[in-house]
Amino acid sequence: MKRNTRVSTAVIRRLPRYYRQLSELQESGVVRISSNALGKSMGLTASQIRQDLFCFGGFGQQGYGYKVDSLKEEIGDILGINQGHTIVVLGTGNLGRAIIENFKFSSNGFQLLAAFDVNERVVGTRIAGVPVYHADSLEAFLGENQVSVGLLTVPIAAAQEMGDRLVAAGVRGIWNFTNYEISCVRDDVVVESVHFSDSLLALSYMITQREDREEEKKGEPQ
Amino acid sequence: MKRNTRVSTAVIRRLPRYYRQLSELQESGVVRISSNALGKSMGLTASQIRQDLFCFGGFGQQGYGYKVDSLKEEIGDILGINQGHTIVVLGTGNLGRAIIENFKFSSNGFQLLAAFDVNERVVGTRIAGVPVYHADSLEAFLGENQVSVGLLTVPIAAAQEMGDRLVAAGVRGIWNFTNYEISCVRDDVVVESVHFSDSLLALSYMITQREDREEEKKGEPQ
DNA sequence: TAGATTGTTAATCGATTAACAATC
DNA sequence: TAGATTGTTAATCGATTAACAATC
Repeated sequence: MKRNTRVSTAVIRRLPRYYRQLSELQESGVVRISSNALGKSMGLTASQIRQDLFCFGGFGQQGYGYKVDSLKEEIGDILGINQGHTIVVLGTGNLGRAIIENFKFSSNGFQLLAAFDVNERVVGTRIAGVPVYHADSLEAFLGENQVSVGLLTVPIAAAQEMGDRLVAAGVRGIWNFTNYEISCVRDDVVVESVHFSDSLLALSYMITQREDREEEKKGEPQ
Repeated sequence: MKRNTRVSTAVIRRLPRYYRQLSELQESGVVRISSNALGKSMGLTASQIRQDLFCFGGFGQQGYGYKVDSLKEEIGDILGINQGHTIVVLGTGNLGRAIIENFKFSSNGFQLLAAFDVNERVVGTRIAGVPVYHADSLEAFLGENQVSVGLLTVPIAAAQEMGDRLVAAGVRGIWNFTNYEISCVRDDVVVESVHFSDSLLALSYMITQREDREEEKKGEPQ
């Protein structure tokens, strides 16, 4: 069954949403769901869901639908949740600290191994149990530990340099929280950015549009 | 010239990136740029850039290209940066605090007015100069102040309820940082979510794929 | 069995790319 | 003027939706 002929980014971006929705359904005790019902709950068409899943093989049962448990597990597998991925955090400022303390790395299949900083006041301490080392020892640490991803929350001025060092030391991916577009020539390394600013500006655009449209409407009658 | 016949989300998502890139170019002292050069620097085609800008009108000059300054300003206007948008933060846990202290709201055209929490230890204090009020006074505050957007960093269990209260009190948008899909029936209110988890899982998928492909390659020769 | 719902192919729609006349 | 580069329309490509036979 397995197809997997170059899955589009659109599909990849929906997979985590499926996973999240299925987790919620599972918690609510739902055992089976049809593509139709799942689509309605997520604002997608049944057709699209079946087409998406078709990229990876047949997980459903004709006349019955999908078993929530097993579909969730299948998608988790596809996402690589059981690959034993590991991660380190670069930068323990406000945001780095917040992520270390709050984000559920393990629910997403990642083990958080360590954090790095240059501030002597935090180096040597632990944040939520995670040891903080000096940035100078990054390469040594990556040499001794298999690390899949480096999370960047360093100041923007240090972003590209730290990204380069991570790549040179062999990580497979960079999770970039700085407002800088990390460039990476190596095509075996993936950069995934979370740009708060882009998100807020898109929201700003959308609310501005709605307001304009309402202004127009107000003007129309009479 | 102005066209603006229903701009696609794909275009909307690229606008902030243009804005960011143009800001960087401006800082580096670049005065003019062609769609070709801009495209190369962003990994887009010249055609796409011209097509995107065509949605809003003609900002360039034939035979010359685009003036970095004025194009940046035009895109800023389109994004609503000069609309005097305002924002409040709900939840001053680690993440809320980190965003209040670090995020440059004003660079994105937003004025951060206040934060809300239920924890008596923070209510009444200020974070980076921003007053923290009790969540009970949310409606009173929104009644007195025109607030465009509510930023949600509350615990997941409180997310939907606080979202509903924001909408009922008249915000135009919700910037959702909880790992919960806020639902909102009102079509004049926009929900924009930043799901860290979705982002990491997409990254997880991509690095897992690359690793698989390399495994295959290793097997091939011989 | 009849009804429901999938897997899968075909049709449609929308977004990206190509092309080129207009013009700075 | 000649060269460059846009604005804009047309062609292509890819993603979504529709359709339906297969089958639980």
